[in-house]
Amino acid sequence: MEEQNKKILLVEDDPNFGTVLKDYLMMNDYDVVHAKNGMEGFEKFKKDDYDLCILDVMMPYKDGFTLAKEIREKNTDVPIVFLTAKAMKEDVLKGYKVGADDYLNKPFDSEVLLMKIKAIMQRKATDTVADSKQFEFKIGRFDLNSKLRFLKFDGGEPTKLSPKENELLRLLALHENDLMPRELALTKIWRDDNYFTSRSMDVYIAKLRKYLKPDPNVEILNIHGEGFRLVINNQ
Amino acid sequence: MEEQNKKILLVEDDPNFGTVLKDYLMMNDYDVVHAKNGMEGFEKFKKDDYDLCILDVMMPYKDGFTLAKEIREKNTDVPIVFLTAKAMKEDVLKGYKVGADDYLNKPFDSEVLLMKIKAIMQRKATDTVADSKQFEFKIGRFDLNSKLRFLKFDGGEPTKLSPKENELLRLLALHENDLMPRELALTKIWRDDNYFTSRSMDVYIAKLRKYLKPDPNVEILNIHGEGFRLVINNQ
DNA sequence: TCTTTTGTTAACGTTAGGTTAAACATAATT
DNA sequence: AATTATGTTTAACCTAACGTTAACAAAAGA
Repeated sequence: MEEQNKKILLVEDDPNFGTVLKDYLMMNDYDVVHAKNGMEGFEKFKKDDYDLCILDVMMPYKDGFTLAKEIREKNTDVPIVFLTAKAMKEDVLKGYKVGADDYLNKPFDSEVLLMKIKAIMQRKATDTVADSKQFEFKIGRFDLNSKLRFLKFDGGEPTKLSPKENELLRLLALHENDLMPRELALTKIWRDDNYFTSRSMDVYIAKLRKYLKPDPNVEILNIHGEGFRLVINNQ
Repeated sequence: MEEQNKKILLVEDDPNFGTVLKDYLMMNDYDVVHAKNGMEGFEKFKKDDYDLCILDVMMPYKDGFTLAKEIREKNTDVPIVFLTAKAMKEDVLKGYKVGADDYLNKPFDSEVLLMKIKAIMQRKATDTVADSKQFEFKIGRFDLNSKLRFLKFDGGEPTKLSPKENELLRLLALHENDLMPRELALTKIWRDDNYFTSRSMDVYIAKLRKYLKPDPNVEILNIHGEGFRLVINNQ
């Protein structure tokens, strides 16, 4: 069995620092793709699958946060680490809000970075890997392609799904016929669990139910106080 | 609604700092158990299940690393965050080696700590794939699915159960054909044992008897002054 | 008999969820 | 830069679900 190197997307506008960091990571057996700005970073992200993104916060045109948000719309799971100029508390908090896994204050120790990367990769490894790789689902007479964010009925014209619609339906599908806890969706998709995000989720459930109406054998049931259940009656 | 707070084990020998931190976390809806040293920390860890451990590194007798190692031997999954005195690189690296998820340099910003905790909890939010064994019961001609909270008769249409109905029937099923003491249900389900909760429980027993009526071989008997007994006559 | 415990039904108050529409935010287009 | 399209959150209103309590009846034990 051939151990595949982990792939890292590094987005850093400082050419010197970026190159040094890239080389250092490659020396430590990571495959690194280096983008010089936010735009390029997003292009490269769309073209490939990465195990980790390291984003500089301060970049011209498109800063690290904006990029992170775009990345999160495409992929809720990939770990993101920010490089912040100094101990800017605001930046750190903002980073976590857009779904960062960690941050590092520049200048930082390269060994510490390596350890952080290792720790993050390990966490991911213990997470349900099988789940994150699954992007296509058969839901009754529907086909959900979660990567392209569309839903087909009877193989006809696909309906486009918004990022949130897509993620929610995907989570439900992953738990097909079983309980999908409210809390899970809220922490995974909304990254926060409060009254308003909860109501927001209910709104999305309503939207999904509309989409799924054409097939009477598919329904989203509520389990009061617990969550939802995507039931597929196959007859 | 019984949204369970996340439980944190905080091991910190400085009594002032420890108390302040504990209060701050509790203000933010975490259940916190505070241990004053490594030994006590390990004792408390063994006695309960925690969602997160926050360990001070510098402690007399047993330092945070040693404690972390012991914790890891018992549990490979629980997230651990270290509090290090300052940016001691050695400490940070050592921390990651014993399986830390993150670290914080003292003094640290409390909001940043909160965000880190949130981020860590969210990662862990990935499905607690509870074994279905514990949640499925055969009760005469009924099937109880305690996770999805429904009761099926002869494999037909499932009847939805409310949380309390479900818990109560599950407790009875766990004690099948045996005494299920009143007090047990009251403390486990109602978390209080007084006249009113007791009457409330009787109301639920009545509801359950109605649900179970279709199978004459299943009944809930009362043992005066003691509790109830779910009897299943298999002929 | 008389007291305590249990059985049962109905009424009530509270919270969670379903749904729609408006407000707000952001990205895309002109 | 201004406008339009798209996505998301917030607000509002309504219904359903749930749990508690009260009230009265029946049974058990003393």
